[in-house]
Amino acid sequence: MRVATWNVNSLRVRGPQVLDWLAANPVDIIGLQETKLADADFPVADFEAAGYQVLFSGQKTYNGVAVAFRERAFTTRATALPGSDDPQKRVLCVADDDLCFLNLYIPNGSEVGSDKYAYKLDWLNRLQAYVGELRQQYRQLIVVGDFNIAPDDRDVHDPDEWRGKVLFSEPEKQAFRDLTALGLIDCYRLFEQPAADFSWWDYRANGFKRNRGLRIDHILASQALARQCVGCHIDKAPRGLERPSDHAPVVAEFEP
DNA sequence: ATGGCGGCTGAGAGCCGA
Repeated sequence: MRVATWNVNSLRVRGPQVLDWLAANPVDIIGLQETKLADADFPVADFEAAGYQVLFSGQKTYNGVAVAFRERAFTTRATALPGSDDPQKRVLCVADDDLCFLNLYIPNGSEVGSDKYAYKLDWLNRLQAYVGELRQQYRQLIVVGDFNIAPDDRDVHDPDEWRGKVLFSEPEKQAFRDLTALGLIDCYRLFEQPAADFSWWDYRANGFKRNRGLRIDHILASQALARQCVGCHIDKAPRGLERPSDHAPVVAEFEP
């Protein structure tokens, strides 16, 4: 089983790239973020023609998450954190009898100390409780998405430049550690990885060409699944295409 | 140092992202 996560920054713009990528990289499950589409506008037929079923929770203009999958009986279990009436569509939990797949677009936080940063930390706090519940319910749990957190110095092109800033502040990194402390493993770090290997680069100032990036897109797996993980990598190729998303897909492979 | 770019809406310029 191969799974992926990709913040596409508008599925309307990136739809062809996503379908091309899936044709070349036929993963079994992919979580997409920032689709920026109302549900009525989701290109269901395009995914079905490519051999994928799709579940989604979107809104106009902002946010929006989707899960495309093959040969599974996933149904939607949640489109928000429990007890939340948040209009921002950032959560899609799908599951079948064996596996729970939680796709997240965690808030960006804008700037340390801002209202959006407080919203992000509160959101992470509520996520912690929710993932704790899922952990009890599912032996096989995968949590993917745009976390908007670089967990470690290795995940930042210039840690000293970023220290204390949003995406790399201590409370955010602590929230990431708290999630992993629930029994979730960062699949990427199970393996030896290239130095300066990132999943996001700013569009501005030639961020990608200069490799001024961050690793903020993650695939976490419960221990039972992590034991079966045989590889995890970031596919930088789509970031080099014309009109790319600012994020690259991350892929993890599991063997029974 | 501040702004870079790109997508969105709605038909401007401003919001938002990370």
